[in-house]
Amino acid sequence: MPSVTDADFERVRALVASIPAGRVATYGDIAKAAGLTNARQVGWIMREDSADLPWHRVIGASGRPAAHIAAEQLARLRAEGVLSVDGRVPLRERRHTFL
DNA sequence: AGATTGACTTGAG
DNA sequence: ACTCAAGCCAATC
Repeated sequence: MPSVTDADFERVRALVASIPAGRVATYGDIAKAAGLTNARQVGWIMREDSADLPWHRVIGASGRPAAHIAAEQLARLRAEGVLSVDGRVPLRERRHTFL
């Protein structure tokens, strides 16, 4: 039954909400933690509901946010204490694993 | 039902 | 390190 249900939706939201300030997670990690098969579904969910979530803590595997929101994310992350170098976040230090 | 699109990822050149 | 292509899966036309 690989389709995105309300449960998946909520699960992703919970995971994103659980990312502590000053940390970031990749779409792939969230997908894996949420039990989704691929990262694109996470991206899709985020696009649908980006309102009440810290979506700025979610970035691509390249350590770089999606192009449309890049400026916003970098600004917000910088405000949270994440030092973005040359428009990208040092995943090696900032990547949050969901234990 | 088939084609297109996309807040992704990985690997090759 | 950067760009390009293909793989991926679900939603939307």
